Amino acid sequence: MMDIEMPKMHPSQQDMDLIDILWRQDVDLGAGREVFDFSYRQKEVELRRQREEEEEKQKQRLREQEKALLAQLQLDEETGEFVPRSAPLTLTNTTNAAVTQSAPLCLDASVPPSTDLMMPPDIPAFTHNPLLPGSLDQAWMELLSLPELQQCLNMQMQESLGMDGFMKPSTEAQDPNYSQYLPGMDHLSSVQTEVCPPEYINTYDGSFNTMVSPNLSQMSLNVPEVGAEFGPEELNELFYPEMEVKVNSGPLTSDEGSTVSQLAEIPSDPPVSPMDLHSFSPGTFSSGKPEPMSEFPDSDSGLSLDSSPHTSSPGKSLNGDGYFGFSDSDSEEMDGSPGDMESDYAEIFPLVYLTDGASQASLSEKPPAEAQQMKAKNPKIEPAEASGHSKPPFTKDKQKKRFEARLSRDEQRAKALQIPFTVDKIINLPVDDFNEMMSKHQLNEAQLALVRDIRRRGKNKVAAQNCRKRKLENIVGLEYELDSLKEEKERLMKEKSQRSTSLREMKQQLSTLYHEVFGMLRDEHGKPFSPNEYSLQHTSDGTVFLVPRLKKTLVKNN
DNA sequence: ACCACATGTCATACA
DNA sequence: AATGTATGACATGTG
Repeated sequence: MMDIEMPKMHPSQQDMDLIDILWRQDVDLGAGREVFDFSYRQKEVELRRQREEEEEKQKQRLREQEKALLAQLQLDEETGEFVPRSAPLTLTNTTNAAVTQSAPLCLDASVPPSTDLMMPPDIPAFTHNPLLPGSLDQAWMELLSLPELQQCLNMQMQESLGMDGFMKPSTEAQDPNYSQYLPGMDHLSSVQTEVCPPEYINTYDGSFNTMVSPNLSQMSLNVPEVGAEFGPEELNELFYPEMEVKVNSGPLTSDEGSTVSQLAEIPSDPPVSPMDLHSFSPGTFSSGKPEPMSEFPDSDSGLSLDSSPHTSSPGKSLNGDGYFGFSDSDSEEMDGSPGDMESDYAEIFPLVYLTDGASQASLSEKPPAEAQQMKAKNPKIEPAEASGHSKPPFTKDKQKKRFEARLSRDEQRAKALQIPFTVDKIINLPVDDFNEMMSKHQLNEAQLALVRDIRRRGKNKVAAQNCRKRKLENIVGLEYELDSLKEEKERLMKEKSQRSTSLREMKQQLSTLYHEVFGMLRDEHGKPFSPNEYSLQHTSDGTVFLVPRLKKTLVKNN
């Protein structure tokens, strides 16, 4: 990969590196760039707003005190020199005005209205990186707000997309960068993808001078000051670190050497062959130095590897010396042919995975199991990690270890015992196909036992996952049922209360009616009946009788 | 260091 | 009997 010389080490460089590290960690953890950009952008915008507000106030103060200097600087701007604005003092009156106008817009849409075509909403994180010097950022905003520059950059981008032959020679060196940017726009709208990000980001590119200077000279602007603040590599890795894999942008005449060239030749399907991955992984497999793998899982019943899991015979070793150590039952299995395993490992696995459609030529040059796993398990993530652009040495080991950790124990065991099948096939093939596959290879006892164990464990693993899934679903269902029952109980309690109230009211009405009726009754002498001696009784057919209480008891007794 | 959680694995019962 | 599935229990890795 071409070393891009950074014109000067700006104080923000460390911050940029830190951002890069953090971003990579997120990517390792599976976080998408969109997620990262979004959350990070939120903070950036806020910080940016505060920074610009403070800076604006400071400029207002200093402008009064430094008129002479401001006038001088204004002259500089008129001569076409874009003075590095390391301090707000360097801003001219017109610049201040421009900043004053553009700042609120930038906080929101990130660009002045005239730059809408260039800067999608997704990009402001870059523009308003709080870690960048505020004055520099403002200068950048001013540049972008110039229609001439926008036009220039648009033409540049169009040319890079093959829509225009203009400026063809000067952009050839730029194409590799485009090839990194464009595929990463998958998450953006097509319009954004076509129009916005490439030129926007490439404005920072170190080769910006070469490309844009002719047009910039017409504008009397000295852009390199801006581009110098951002190394293209940092920008690439910060915002589009994984797009090399997705690129298939045609022939590239890159100055960055074989890495980019190989990338350009990667067929779109499959996106990355094992060989490509191998080639693009900086020092991943062919470093020739021992690769301690302390985190290698030491299964209770499986094998435990020593510090060199990626081993073959010493003569063919891809990772130096080392061998597979085994514990428990697998150690016995390995006793059968440890030497063979090491000596034949590099030869067998290409053959092994050739049966799965992998390229013999590709696989013959690298640990095919890893390549197979990369293709099978992480078709999207791994290529990015294997990219030649994922350069920072401090992240290499971590990425490598994480990648290695992605090989399951059984996959590593299968690799160790040179099982000529993929773990996926061992586990998922139907019994008949599985037996047929097994019959086509002569496996020793250890290999047969391992294959059986892999199949058993693999199926049980799926069963366990399903079991847990069902368990969770049951829990959710029970919780739902519990809520439903609570609601039902609540409803019934309300209904009970209502009926109780209704019953009480009916009893009250009945009592009133009883006394009313009883009070209207008179005996043959016209006297009312005593409630103590008589009571009203009614039958089921609605007939009402006046019953003497004594007589009633007698009737009851009868 | 401790904890909670997720996941892999084993043992066992059962289909 | 062989194979697959379900599940409790345990181990391990990770945040």
